[in-house]
Amino acid sequence: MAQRDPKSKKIIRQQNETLILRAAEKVFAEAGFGGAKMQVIADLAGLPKANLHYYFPTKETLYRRVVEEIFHIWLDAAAVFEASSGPAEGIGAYIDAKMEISRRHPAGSKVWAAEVMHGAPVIQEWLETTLDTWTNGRIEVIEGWIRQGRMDPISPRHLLYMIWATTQHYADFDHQVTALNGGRALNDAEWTDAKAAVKRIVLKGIGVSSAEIAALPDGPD
Amino acid sequence: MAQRDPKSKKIIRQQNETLILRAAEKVFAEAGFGGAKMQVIADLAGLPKANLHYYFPTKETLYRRVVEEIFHIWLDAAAVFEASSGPAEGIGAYIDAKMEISRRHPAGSKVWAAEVMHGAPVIQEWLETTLDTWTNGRIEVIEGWIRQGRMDPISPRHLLYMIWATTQHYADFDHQVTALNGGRALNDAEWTDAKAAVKRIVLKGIGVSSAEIAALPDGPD
DNA sequence: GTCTATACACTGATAGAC
DNA sequence: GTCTATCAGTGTATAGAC
Repeated sequence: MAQRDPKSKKIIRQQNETLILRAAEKVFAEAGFGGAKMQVIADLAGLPKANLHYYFPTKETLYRRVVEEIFHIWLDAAAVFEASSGPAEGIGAYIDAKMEISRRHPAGSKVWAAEVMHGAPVIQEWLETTLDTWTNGRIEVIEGWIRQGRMDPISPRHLLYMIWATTQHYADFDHQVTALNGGRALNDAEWTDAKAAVKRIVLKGIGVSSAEIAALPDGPD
Repeated sequence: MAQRDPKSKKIIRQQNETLILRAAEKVFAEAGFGGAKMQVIADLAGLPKANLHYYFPTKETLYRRVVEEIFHIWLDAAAVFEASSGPAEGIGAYIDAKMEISRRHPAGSKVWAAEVMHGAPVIQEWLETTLDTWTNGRIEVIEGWIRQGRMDPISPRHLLYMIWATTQHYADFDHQVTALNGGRALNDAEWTDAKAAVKRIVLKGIGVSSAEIAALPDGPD
């Protein structure tokens, strides 16, 4: 069929790519790269399997695109750290942002985790460049707060690892969290409790005063 | 060949099963269940592929045995919680034990993580029974400490999640930790630093006094 | 741009000699 | 108990009609 609108092909491509990427993210998260089958992704996207190969030449191409998307979501959340005035606000907002990602994009978090666990075949370079640079920058910020006496002299690096690990646990291990919650996924109130508990333990653990912790907003719901 | 020693067959079986299980744990951790190939496990174990099927009928049988072993290691570590006299000692020893598992059995931790991330097809029942019972028991212990005023009234459940997540991060994300450590795996001193940092933040975060934290031993090296 | 039919490679599992 | 050869099933990727 002739296309009257010159943009329609591009629109179709974009829509279908989005459909495929969403389905792929879910299937890669649930089955891993090796366990994921193109047929299952196609079925979930509602497209014939051959169309996947039309938009993404190989399974690996598709996987790389999924991982790239997750990395950008992760970088966006990291931005809240910048605009902060101190440890209570900066680290509190960062924990909120990461918890929110775990809640909204659990599949993406799992794909990232599996990628790292399997030796980071795709993201190795990002780890060594973008993530390393970002981490060292944040370590300097935290060291500044320590020098100013606004928090205890703890290891900024291990603090960051603790925040990453704990916030991502609610996504990567959501099945376990659900099982230990009587088989029900966390509801709104339970998510709020989780965020508050994590923030309280971390902020108090690094020496932020109780008054500053109590003054924090609850974060996005 | 006739066996002079009636036990030799059993010994051979046990030796080969151990060889295969060690190789399988590593390969499952690096590639996931779907990505793991019996041929690769056989090569790593130094045995022909057909022998794997002689000792373990199917790939899934082998996988289940690997997961079972990890679960038992996990349960052993949990025992340190029992013998404790209070939060500083109990939680401190538990963190040390979990960190030590991450250091000694990173592959096992990864297999467990991947299993949970993929919806726990094999361990679903353990999550609902053994782990749920253990968790609720530990929550009661922690609630007792809170009632006695020995720590802050934080959520015991989220505290446990934080400990699990953080300690296992050093195993599951060891590749990322290494990349952010200049490409070198953590050495002895860095592991000691990591343990100390995690214990300090967590124990202070839940309201254990500085004096009690300072009085803790360094844990096993 | 869509979709059916199919080629080609790979892998889990087995048969059967030793 | 060990190992080579092989089968059967599955999965990625492509060819080619529409």
